[in-house]
Amino acid sequence: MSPGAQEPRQASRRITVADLARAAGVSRSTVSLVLRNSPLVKRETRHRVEEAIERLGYVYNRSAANLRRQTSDMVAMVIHDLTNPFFAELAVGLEEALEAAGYVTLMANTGEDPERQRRVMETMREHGAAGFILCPALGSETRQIAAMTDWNAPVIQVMRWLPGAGLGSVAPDYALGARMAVERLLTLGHRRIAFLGGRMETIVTTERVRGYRAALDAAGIAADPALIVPAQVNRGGGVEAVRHVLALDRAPTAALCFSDVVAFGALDALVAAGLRVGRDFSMIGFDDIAGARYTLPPLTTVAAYPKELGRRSAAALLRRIADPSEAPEDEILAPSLVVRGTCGPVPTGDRTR
Amino acid sequence: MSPGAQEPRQASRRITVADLARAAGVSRSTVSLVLRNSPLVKRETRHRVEEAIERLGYVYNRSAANLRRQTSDMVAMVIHDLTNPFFAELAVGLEEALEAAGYVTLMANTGEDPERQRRVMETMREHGAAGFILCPALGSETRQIAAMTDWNAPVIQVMRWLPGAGLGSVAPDYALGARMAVERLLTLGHRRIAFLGGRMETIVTTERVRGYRAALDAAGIAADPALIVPAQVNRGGGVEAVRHVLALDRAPTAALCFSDVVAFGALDALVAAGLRVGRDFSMIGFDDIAGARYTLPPLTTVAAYPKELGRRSAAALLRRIADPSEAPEDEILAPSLVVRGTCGPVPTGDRTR
DNA sequence: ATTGTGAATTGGATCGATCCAAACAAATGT
DNA sequence: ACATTTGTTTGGATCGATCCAATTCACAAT
Repeated sequence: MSPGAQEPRQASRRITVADLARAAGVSRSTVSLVLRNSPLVKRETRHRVEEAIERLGYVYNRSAANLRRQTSDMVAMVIHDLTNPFFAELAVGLEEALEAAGYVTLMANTGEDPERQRRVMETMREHGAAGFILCPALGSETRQIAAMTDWNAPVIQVMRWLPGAGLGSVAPDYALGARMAVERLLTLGHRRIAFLGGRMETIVTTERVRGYRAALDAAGIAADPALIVPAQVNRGGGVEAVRHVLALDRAPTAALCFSDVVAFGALDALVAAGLRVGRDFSMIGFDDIAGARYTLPPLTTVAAYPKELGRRSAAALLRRIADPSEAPEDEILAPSLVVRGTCGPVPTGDRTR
Repeated sequence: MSPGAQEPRQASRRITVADLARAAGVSRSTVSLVLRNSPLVKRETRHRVEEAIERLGYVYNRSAANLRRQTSDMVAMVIHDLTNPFFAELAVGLEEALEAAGYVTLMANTGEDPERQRRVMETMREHGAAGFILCPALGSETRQIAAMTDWNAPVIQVMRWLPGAGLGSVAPDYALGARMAVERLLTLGHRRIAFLGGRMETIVTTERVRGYRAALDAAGIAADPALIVPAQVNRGGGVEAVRHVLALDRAPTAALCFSDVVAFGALDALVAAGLRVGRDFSMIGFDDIAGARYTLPPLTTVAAYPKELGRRSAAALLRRIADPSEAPEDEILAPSLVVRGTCGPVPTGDRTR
């Protein structure tokens, strides 16, 4: 404390293991052993150290420890749109699992910008992230992503993936989910079934459309290209898509929506058009986000279990962190159809429409 | 490389400044200067070092640098429910601002669990977070939160705050927003106006109700306690609350909803009850989340600008990190009323209802 | 040739915790 | 009494980058 020093709040030097050692009358090594509660230290010594920790208000420095131990307890989560409720739920499940495993989560939202994605991942790498969970932004270059294989930190892709990047991924079986949904509609007698929303440049969309097509094929029905209407993946997209198909010469009697959020908009538009959903028109969503059970009528949808996906990807990443020699795997989760109130048999007299 | 060693992937030792120094034929100090692009190094030397960086595939170690410099470029964001679209947008704005300022974001979702909140904040502190953005979980103890004032890392509360914690906060003027909304409804001739959703144990709810009351008071109308119906803050809560008020002897002709999400549910329930929203019943939401403009009719709502709130809280935190001696401030953002399609004059003959 | 000046570079100590081999202490066996 | 074992504790080196005071270099001025 030099005279004349006038810090408004004394910048009291950080307490370190050395301080604890001095206070407890032991060596730094012993303090370190206590901090990692090693069974080696004598009970009484441990108490003395713990008392000092308490008394001096010591705060452990994980960065310093990680530096020395050549380890890291940080995991990076790079998502392209956290605003999407599906990803928000996924993020929550992910973070929960990571926290339970003793990791802390570095988070970044890329807003679908590959350059920003590159930048934040580089920064996180410099911070020593032990691994990455990545939902790649549209337009990510396969080459750049593939280069991460020798970052010596594993990368797991969620939901979206770059084919041939050789990185490992966790995602629902989109095609199967779509197929299950369409089969349900077929069983109910529907023949003109639309696919609403999505962007054809995303693998998520093309996969869902593939499943949709497969179901129709299997039933011997030729898919009508006019009934596949891509649209923005939000409520507005759903509204638009419904308006579009209702104006067609031969309008569909049912639809599979790209996602629940699209379905919300679609629902609004159908109601606004005077149709009773579940009777005059059947509809199925995709994702089963939290809000899906609360629409009127409650939304029938393909459950993709976002929270579970988050947990699974955390588990997959932790496995690869534990044993980096293991080959990357693609984990595909089976979705399931959650039947609620938006589907019903084809309205009679509507078969021809 | 001892014989018999059989790592599947050579664990190639990390490249350090020392390696770069050797490769470029300069000292570690010079390399360090290049890394922080100091103007001191000669142009030609810099090139030599940069070439080595490129050639060896060097990765900067921020943790080591931060350890030595006694600084940190990580900020902690602790949110109670990221699943709530409002917070998701806030989080995105926040992270964006932090990234732009050169910080990386540590994220944790507490799921409204004070114990988990305490735990993750402690961990983040051990990681050396330079500051905290906290939306406190319900049931957080003021004492424990207030203790963070001498964590020597500033804490800014967002959206919710613990009165008297002395920590500084950023939040919209909830009371003003509610008041503006109710005044609008009053202007349209409504006299029986409900408040739907929210939980009375949160300050956010009590503040909104306060504004609601203030508007009625100012108009000389006694607030009817039966018209204030707390409910869960999700779509289901909105549905329930509407069903409840519609069943009252003297049902309201208009409502202010706790949030847009509640309003979505309320909208569904009103439509299901055969009411034309904007004509038979007027409704205003709160928040103006992304989905609000897409309902049918589009939702009139009080805009709270979640993304902007995120940016502001980032700015406030960075200010306090830069100068910790400054006293904590409470920043209150003025909301604004976004008029869309869910409000209209009282239906004639309905004044008595 | 010598000195002076600013520009450029450097070695060693340091941040805080951990590793490691070695030392010390206590308890047991012969 | 001494050797052996088991249980505790320890000093010094280390992780990777930066700070600091000191040194070296380049070049002009004397």
